[in-house]
Amino acid sequence: MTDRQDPGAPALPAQGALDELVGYALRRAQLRLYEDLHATLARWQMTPARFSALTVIGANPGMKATTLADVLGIARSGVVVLLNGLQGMGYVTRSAPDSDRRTVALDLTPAGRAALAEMTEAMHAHDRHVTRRLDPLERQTLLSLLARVG
Amino acid sequence: MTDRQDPGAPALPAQGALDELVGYALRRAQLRLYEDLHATLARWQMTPARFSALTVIGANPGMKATTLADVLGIARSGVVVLLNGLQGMGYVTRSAPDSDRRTVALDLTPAGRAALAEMTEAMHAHDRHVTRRLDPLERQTLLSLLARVG
DNA sequence: TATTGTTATACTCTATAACTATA
DNA sequence: TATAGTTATAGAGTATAACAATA
Repeated sequence: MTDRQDPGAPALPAQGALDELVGYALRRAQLRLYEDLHATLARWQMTPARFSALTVIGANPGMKATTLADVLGIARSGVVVLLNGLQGMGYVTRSAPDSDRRTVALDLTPAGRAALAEMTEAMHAHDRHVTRRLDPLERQTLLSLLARVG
Repeated sequence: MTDRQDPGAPALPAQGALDELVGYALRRAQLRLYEDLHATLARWQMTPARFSALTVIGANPGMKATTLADVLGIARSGVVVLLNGLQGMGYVTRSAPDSDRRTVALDLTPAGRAALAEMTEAMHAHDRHVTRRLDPLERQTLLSLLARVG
């Protein structure tokens, strides 16, 4: 039973088997989040990737750039771009440890720590907003189910 | 309590407040899916976007390109690229309806229908694979929770 | 020799704007 | 005038490969 479009009533077209796929549901949910996510971080001229990098560095003081690349799941060259931005904003420092002068030790500046604290609070508010139609138990269930996907 | 790295045991670094965010859990789950998704569609030289387009056209015979752009959430110029690929593979036809010769009516070829049927089955197998650690009820719960995010 | 960070480069995806043909 | 499809172009994001410094 294939429905033709009704030109008078532009209803949402059928999406076939897509609606049954978890992968598609994930993508659609993420697309719906994105606008609010960007608006939340725009105040600090941050992108999701920059915020993730800043958070991971904050939680792992002195970490290497290569480790950061592994955690974020991106190439080392991509980390350089992120770090250039974060360092340019005065949020991150790179230093060369005596133990291995090939590496850079990454740390937050006081300004970086302060900004991260503000952003984290804003991100939690953002997260509460986009999950406002879920009660606390449902939200927790969603997190634990997502952790078992893949 | 901030943990320093132990060079001997390269444990997964802490990810700070990221783990509590639904948006981050979504992104990580999607990244884990991607490898299997790409491998599944590679057999037909398809990308996720191409598969989505093919599915939507299959469910809405004769639909316009602009409507497809709206459903997929991309620009019209992006649809042209997708359609060029799908038409070049012999899966989709573009025709100019007499009712409005500015538009193109999109339809699947017999080859397109056959390929879509195979791909849809492979995609369902892929979906079952990536959700193999969820029982049927949990999988359904995940879908309905995702639909309420954003 | 191998690894780290870096640079240069290219590729993918997508958006914006201008163009054409129809309405 | 306004709209549909197309084209050209540019931007963001990310990857690969080559390089210098260090191990």
